[in-house]
Amino acid sequence: MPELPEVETVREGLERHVVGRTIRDVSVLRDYSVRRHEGGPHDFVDRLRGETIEYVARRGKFLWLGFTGSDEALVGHLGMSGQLLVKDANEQTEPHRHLRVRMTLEGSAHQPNRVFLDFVDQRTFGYLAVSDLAATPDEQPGGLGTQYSTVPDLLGHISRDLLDPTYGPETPGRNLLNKKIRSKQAAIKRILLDQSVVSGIGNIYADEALWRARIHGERPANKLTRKAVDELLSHAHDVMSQALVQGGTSFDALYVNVNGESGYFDRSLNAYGQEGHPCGRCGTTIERVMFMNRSSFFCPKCQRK
DNA sequence: CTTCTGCCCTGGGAGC
DNA sequence: TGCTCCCAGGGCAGAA
Repeated sequence: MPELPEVETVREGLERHVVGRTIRDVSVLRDYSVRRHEGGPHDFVDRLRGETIEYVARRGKFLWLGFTGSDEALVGHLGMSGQLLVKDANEQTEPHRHLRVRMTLEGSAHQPNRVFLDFVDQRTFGYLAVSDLAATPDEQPGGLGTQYSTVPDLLGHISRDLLDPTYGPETPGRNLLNKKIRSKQAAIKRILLDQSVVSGIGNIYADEALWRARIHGERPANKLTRKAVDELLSHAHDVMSQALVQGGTSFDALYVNVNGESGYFDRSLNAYGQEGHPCGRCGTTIERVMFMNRSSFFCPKCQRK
């Protein structure tokens, strides 16, 4: 279950291992894994061949590779089981059972060995696609005005995430985000999960942030105070950056494993998955309820409706 | 416009 | 032992 911290770890790893390399060949082993690519699998391959990777970017849980002298990018979303694995092309190893797309990358001046960049995805919720890069205005109430960001069309509607400096503490962006959240009457957890409001928060981190802020996820967003929302966003930021620190070592040896093995999940979760366990603050038994067709975990004493 | 439901997919685990 | 069913998850289409 790669969430924002795991995706950032993957981004950093890719930055180290694939920037400067040129894509020599691409094979799509399962068409469904490129379903979001408009031109189909064949066009997907054609567009990638010969491109040189210049940078690796991330917004929320989306990754993309930018190419030298190109206005297209390779977008990746890991879904819930996706992995991007870099391995030496000279090593004769059995391809992973759930290999969906394999890219062969030429060596660079700095790293002469040829490598495979493998997209492995058991449950196939993830995908790869080539998408046009475009400058899109930031959508905020009252506008961040002239602020534009260059992102692939495919994620033009996805807002910035809390690790983005634009949403840093006590910035205009953070204030506008706070106001936007409090303008909605939907349940606060639903708003946290809405990627067009703020991206990168999934079910786990939503529950953790709400627990830390002592807010019940079903409270209407417009009933919360500015201070409460501010604290909630700070907690969401903190819980994700702490997970990033703990999970940040998994890209060693040209290998990424993002299958929920950041080490963070076992030790540090206070709410998510803790049904029946005592609340770490007050000892009350953590409860589980279904909300938005998903499990929600919370302390009934600390987090009141 | 906002809000909400159902669906995409696979394999591990529970229950029979 | 083998079968069926449920569950996890993010994001999107389409309906209300």
